[in-house]
Amino acid sequence: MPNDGLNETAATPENGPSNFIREIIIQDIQNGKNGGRVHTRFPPEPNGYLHIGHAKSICLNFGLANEFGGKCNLRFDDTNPSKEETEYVENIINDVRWLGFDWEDRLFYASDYFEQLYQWAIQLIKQGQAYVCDLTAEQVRETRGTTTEPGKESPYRNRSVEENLDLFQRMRAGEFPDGARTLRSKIDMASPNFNMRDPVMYRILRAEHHRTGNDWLIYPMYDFTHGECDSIEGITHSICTLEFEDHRPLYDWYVENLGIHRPQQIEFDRLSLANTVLSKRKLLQLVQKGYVSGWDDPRMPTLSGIRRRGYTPEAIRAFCGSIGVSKTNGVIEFALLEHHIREDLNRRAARVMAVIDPVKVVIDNYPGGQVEELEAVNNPENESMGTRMVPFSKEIYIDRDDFREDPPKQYYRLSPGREVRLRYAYFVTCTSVVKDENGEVIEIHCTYDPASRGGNSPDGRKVKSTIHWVSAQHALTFEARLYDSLLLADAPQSDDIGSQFNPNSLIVKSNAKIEPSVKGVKPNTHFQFERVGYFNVDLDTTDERIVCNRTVQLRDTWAKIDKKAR
RNA sequence: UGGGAGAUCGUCUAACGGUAGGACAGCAGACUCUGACUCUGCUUAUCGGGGUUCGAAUCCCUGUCUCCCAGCCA
Repeated sequence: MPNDGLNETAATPENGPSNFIREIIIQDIQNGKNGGRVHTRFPPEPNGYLHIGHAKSICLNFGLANEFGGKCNLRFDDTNPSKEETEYVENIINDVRWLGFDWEDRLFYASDYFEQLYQWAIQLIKQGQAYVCDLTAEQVRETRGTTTEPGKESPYRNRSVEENLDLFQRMRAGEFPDGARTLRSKIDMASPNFNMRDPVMYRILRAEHHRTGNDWLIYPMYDFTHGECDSIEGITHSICTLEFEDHRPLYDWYVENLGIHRPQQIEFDRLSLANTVLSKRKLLQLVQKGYVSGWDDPRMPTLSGIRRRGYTPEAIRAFCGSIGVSKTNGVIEFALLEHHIREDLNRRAARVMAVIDPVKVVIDNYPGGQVEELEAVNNPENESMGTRMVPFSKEIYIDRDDFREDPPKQYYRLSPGREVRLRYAYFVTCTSVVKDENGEVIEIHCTYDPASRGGNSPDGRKVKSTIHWVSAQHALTFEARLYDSLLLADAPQSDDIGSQFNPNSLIVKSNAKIEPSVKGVKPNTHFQFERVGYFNVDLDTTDERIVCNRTVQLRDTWAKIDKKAR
C-alpha cells in the first residue's frame, strides 16, 4: 500500500447521477427478484495492470453493491495460463484496495472452479450437447462460415456420447498434443451469431497455471467459464462491457442447459479517454518497447501510473461517478479527470513555493547577511492546516515565466520598473537586468520596500501581481517531472502505438528549487506548488534527492491570454 | 449483402407523452497576497424524412451514420 500524505477514505456510495443499470436493479428489488438480493462482481483477467477504464467498472460494481446493501466479489478470470501471472494478480488486488473497495472474504478465481467446470462439460456431453472435435484451429476457422453463409458442421459432430466421454477424459489425461482436439458445444452452425456456431469449450494447452500449476492440461474457454462462475457465486447482476452483448445468448444457453442459477447480464459502454489509450495490449507495447518506464510510469492511464502521478482514489471515484453509465460509445475529455483531481487536491494539498525554471533575483537594498523567517499559510482552503515559516534573504529565485523584459499587454508580473509582491514577503521593484552573451537574462536586480514586510504595504498601494519565490541560499534543488498527454492529440489511430506517442509527454527539470520546509519529505505526498500546479513526491525520492511529478497544472488564465495573442 | 447495439449542447449525461436540465469545456464579469479557489452571467443540442397526438427527444414507419462480432484471447 502506498504511503500517501493524505488520509484516503474508503469508498462509500457516492451520490452520482442515476443510470440505467441502477434503475434495473431498483426495479428488480421492487419486484423481489433474487429475493431482493444484489450481488455483483469485478472479474479481471490477471494479464496486465488495471487502468482507469477498469476503475469505472470497479466503481460501478462495488458502488451498486454498497448502495443496495449487497455484495461484490473480486474474481480473477484466469482461464488462459499462457498470458497470466501472479505479479498481475498481486497488483490488481493492491489497486482495487487502493481505490477504496473491500471484497471481504470473497476473493475468487475461475481456477477455483476448474473441477466443477469439467464435470459440467461431462454433463453437456452426456446430454448430447457437446462433442470432441479433431479439427485443427485452421480448419475450425475455415468451417465457421461468414456473416452471410452458415458454417459447416464438423465431421466429428455426431460422435457417440461414449466416444466423446472417452476422448474428453483422455484429453485431460494428456494423451493428445496441444491443439490436437477441442471440446465443442453442439449448438447451431447456421446461427447468425458466431458465438453459437459450436463454440470451443476446452482446448489442450500445456502451460503452467499461476495457481493450479501443472494439474491441468486442458483449460476451459472464457465463454464456457464466465457465466458458470457467476452462477456458482450467486451473482444477480453480471455487469460487463458492450462487446459481450453477443455472448449473452451463449452464457444463457450454458446455464439453462446445465440447470443452474442464471445471473442477469447487463452491458454498458467501456470508458474511452481522449489522448490516451486503454487497451491492455497497447499499454503492454508501450512498456515493452520502452516508451515509458513501466506500468506505473506517471504518464500511463494505469491505476498504478496515475497514483504515482498524484491522482487520489477520491478523485478517481468522483470522476467515475460523474461520467455516467450508458450504452453509447463516447470519449471522455481528459479535462474532466483533471477537474476532479484539482477539486480534491485544492481542498487537501499543502501549499508550498517551488520554482521550476529558476532565474536569480538580487535585492540590492536588502542587507547582505540578513535572513528573515516569514509566515506562510499552508492551505487557505483549510485553516486547520496551519502556517509555516519560510526563509527570505538578499538573493532569491523566481520562475522565468514571471519576468518579461518587454511585457506584453495584460502581463502583470515583474518587468523593468514594475513593482510586484513576493508572496508572504515584500513588494519589490525591478531596477535592471544582467544578460549573458546570448542575450538571455541571467540576473534580475530589484529594490524592496521594507515597510511591506509580510506582503502588505502600509500606505495601501496595490500591485497587479503576486509571484512566488525561494531564498537562493536556503532552497533545495529538486527534479520536477512535467507531464503532458501520453498520445499526440491528432495522430491517427494505429496498431503501432509508437506512431501516436507524444515525445514531449515528459519534460524533466532537474534544477528546480523548492523551499526548505519540504526537507525529508516522503514519496506520495501531495503538494500544491503555488501558482504552478499540484505535484506528487515520486517514488524515486531519497534522503539525498527529491523528485516531484506534476499531477496537473493549475488553471492558468494568463496562459490562455498569452496563447491567444500569439 | 448476416447478427447484435447505439445516435440529445464542443464532450459526457438527464428528461420514461407535458417548460430539453446538469457537469466539464468555452466566453464575459466580480473577488483575490496563488491570473488559483470561489461567485455571477452567457453561448451552444434532440441524426434526416414522414406519421400518431391538443402536445413527441420519448410512440409508429422509413432512411442515414457509428460501434461490436468470423481466437483453440478475455
